[in-house]
Amino acid sequence: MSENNIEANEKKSLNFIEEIIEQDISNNKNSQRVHTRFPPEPNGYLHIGHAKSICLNFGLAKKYNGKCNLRFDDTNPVKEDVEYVDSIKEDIEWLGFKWDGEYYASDYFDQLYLWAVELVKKELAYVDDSSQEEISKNRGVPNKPGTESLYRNRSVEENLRLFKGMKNGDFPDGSRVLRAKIDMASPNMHMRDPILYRILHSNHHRTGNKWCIYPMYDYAHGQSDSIEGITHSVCTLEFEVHRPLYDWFCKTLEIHHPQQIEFARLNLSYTIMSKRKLLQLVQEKQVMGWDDPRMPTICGIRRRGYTPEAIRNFAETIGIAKRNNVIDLSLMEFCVREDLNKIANRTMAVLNPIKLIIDNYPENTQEELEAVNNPENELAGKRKIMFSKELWIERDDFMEIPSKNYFRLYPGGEVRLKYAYFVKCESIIKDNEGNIIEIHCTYDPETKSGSGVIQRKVKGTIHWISANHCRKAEIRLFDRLFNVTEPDEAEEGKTFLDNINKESLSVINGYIEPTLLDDSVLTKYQFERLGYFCIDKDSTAEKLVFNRTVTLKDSWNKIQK
RNA sequence: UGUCCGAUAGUGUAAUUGGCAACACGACUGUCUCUGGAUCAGUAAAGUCUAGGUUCGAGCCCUAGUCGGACAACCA
Repeated sequence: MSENNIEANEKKSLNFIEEIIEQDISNNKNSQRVHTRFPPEPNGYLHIGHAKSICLNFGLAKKYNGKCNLRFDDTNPVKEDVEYVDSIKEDIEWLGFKWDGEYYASDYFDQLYLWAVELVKKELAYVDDSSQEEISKNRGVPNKPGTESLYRNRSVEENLRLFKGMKNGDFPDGSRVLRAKIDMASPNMHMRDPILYRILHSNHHRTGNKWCIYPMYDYAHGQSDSIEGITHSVCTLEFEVHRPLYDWFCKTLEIHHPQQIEFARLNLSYTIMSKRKLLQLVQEKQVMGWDDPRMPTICGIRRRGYTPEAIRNFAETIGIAKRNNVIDLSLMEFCVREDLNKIANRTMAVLNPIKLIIDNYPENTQEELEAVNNPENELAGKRKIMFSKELWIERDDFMEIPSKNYFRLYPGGEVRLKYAYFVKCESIIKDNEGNIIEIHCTYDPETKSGSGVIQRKVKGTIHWISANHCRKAEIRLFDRLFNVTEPDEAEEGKTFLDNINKESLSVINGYIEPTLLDDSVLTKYQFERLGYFCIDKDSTAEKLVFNRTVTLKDSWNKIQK
């Protein structure tokens, strides 16, 4: 490939934000510096949607040899907590990113206050005594101008005195606000004298009781970016309408002016992504916690067995654009499968057992067979598994009356037992109610795995567990991330809780290879044909608990039946 | 009857900035004497929301529509 082609290919993969950045670099803007930031509010745990933003912001910094800050947007103390700060840091690190500076919007409260005083002095801000209802009403509607507040033209001196009073705690919550004086007739609602400060007598998780007035997002965000020398302030599409205000503050205060760039947030099919709703699930104990494997939180997905690598690949795959979209969950599952295929050891397990007896296999005999741990990685080595007369197989792998394209076991049919022999089904035994309780087979000793060429073929291979050499395990099966039929369309009288799939967790008693016991918590396995599992952190030697990490299409439904 | 943003195979993202519409997932077909829900190979599938215009040439530029999203918290 010629150099030109390589160049062309690289250029091809640029997303629109990278294009902006490269243009800025070639124009020598910001002295060719690239500095981004990830600015979560510490009011909940990070979810897969944040992962997209994290990968973007940290990824841009890395790509252009720049920096990326972690800044907590902690301007609303009533919703925030240090618990969230800690979890956010843990999740970002787990995803594999390091921030260059750790900052808090609350670090800038003093500076923000001084700037507010400056705006008052410039007659660009005023204290408004109106009630919340009045302010809201006077703001008007998008296609009609609002009406100006009675307090809009107070003197600078009175404004300074009242704003100082607000800061000193002279007034109760909600009695007054500081507003910017911009344009009550602006077609952009955010420019109709936005609120800068509100009174909140509330303890802040970092500044304690120092402040009783707190800046609003719009007033704090751009200036925080500016203070940190951010060059490209990347955020989601809903902030697009806020950009004129972002620009207004930087321009009016004559400070470093970062460029706000918006992109479409991640929507995943069947997945609840609203922080508010996730919080509700946790508070109402619909889930075991923020890290419940059914949650779309980063820690939940982690516990489900996803790897950071897989999530980063997913973020890369879905791309960055301004168009609203819904990504299919199967794409994310593809990404884990791709990664886990390379690193997860294979093992055998039977979730829904049925007894298989080999009539022509000698009693009281056992045999050691060799199984590969990972066909995609020789270094993973091999393990010994025991074979004997009585086995457990998957109920699903036997059909009394086989359907057309059924290649597994049925009366008179022959399959390979993985790593072992061909077995042919000779008869079945049923209980009084007609349920199959035993499958009787004969095996062909000539067909031992790895023994070489064989005259005849079988179409199916099934997994199995030796009944006398296995361990019973309680297996928790989790369906996909919390399934929602209509993500945001709760019908009248219903909340989203009525629409979530509450059957997505079930406990099954299955059988597993004893080798699993040797491994530590949170090790990942691919169970033959059953998908990927992750030994949960709640496991003990007596009670193994598995989180299913990937549902291979509808295998879940089959197992359930 | 407001402002801003968007529209490209089923889904998502590209298209060297005006030059042969491509990539991934999915679907389908085939391959494989050790999972036939795996792997590997291959195939189909959009002429770019609509109508005009500029141009040798338009997914890209212009005009007017259509559809979709965001915005009226003392949340972020």
